[in-house]
Amino acid sequence: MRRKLTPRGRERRDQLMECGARLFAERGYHPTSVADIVAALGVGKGVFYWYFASKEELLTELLKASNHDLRKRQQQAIGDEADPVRRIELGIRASLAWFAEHREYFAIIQFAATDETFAPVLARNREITISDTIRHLKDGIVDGRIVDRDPALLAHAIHGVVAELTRHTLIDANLPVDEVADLCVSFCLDGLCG
Amino acid sequence: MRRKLTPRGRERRDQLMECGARLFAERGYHPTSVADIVAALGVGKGVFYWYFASKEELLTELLKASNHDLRKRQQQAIGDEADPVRRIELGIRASLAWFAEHREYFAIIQFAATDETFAPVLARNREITISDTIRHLKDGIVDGRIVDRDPALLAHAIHGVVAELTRHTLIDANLPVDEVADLCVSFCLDGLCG
DNA sequence: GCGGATATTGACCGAGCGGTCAAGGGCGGC
DNA sequence: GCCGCCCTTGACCGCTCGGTCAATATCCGC
Repeated sequence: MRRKLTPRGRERRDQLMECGARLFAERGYHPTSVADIVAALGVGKGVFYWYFASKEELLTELLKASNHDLRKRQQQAIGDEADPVRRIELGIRASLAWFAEHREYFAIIQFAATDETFAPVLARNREITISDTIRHLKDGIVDGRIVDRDPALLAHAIHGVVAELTRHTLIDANLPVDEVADLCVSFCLDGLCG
Repeated sequence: MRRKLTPRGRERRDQLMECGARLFAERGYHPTSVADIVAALGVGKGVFYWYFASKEELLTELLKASNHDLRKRQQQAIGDEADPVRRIELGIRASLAWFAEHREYFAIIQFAATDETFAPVLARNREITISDTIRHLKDGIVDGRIVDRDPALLAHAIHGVVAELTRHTLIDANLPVDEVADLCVSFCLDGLCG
């Protein structure tokens, strides 16, 4: 495993992460071997273990990096918007847009959630995202704009809609992201009968 | 692999499926070896391959059986209810109740969705469930009781809420299923602002 | 152009995997 | 009692995997 990183080294590391993400998404984590990853890059096996202590560490790093990036995107989208309902809407749209641009991460995250080795990292990521949403929900409940129900459950409900519609647009790839986002927002705000 | 099945054989097969389901749910599919499964039952390895052609077949059978059971539960719950909105509600409640009783299957299904070998089976199962929901939604749209939007997307949105709230109640196990179901239904019908 | 840190190679290793199979037990019918 | 089928055993096989390492290349400050 590496100690310091020169620019050249940083680039290699990024290549490995990108390549690993692609293969994990396509074939799954376990069926993808370290040999597959280095072969796809056309380098020796030692390169991998110069930058990562283990295959496990690569996935963990991918999960951390992707969550960091998604969260940054959400925060940028929300900015200093004051209306809590609108903050939720902007967060939803940012999430859908991010996944549309980083399709490979959906499968990776979904797998990680099912493996006891990575579930803790995933659970922590999710906790952070959910607690963001909960804050907005509570503001909305105080304002009387949002129905007075357990904010944690509501946050999970929203998260579920976003996740499933993301998954669906990944498969039915021709769906325009904006339209899906519109429906997602209106479903969460007004429900089926609104 | 077996040819015919005596009562004794059927019992063994059920034991293997139950045991496999438990271990796949706890540790994941790939990390669970066939040796683990037969060891947990205290039998020789050959027993497994007498009843299943491969480890893969066991998981496929688990997915088929669980989906069949869940669907039966939904249909029983809905019965001959005429109101489409109420049919959707009954379906949601049946799903949450079924998963509460078969917690081990959630992780298995979620994993299977990420593995290219099993995704087809999963996709087919999901398609069936979604098309059921779509039928109810269309009825509701014609009646003017449900907002006139793409029924397929709406069905996926509902499915997402159910899935995520299921996942959450599995982790936070003390949540009363009925209350979660109440929130799930009211969220889907009325949204956040209803 | 030398010295040391960074980066790369690929043969090699032990472990564990999914899957096979020759052999034998148990049990029902006759 | 004995035949024949259902069921079980567990040693064994070929293979792939994650991971190691001594040797070597590349690069940069001096």
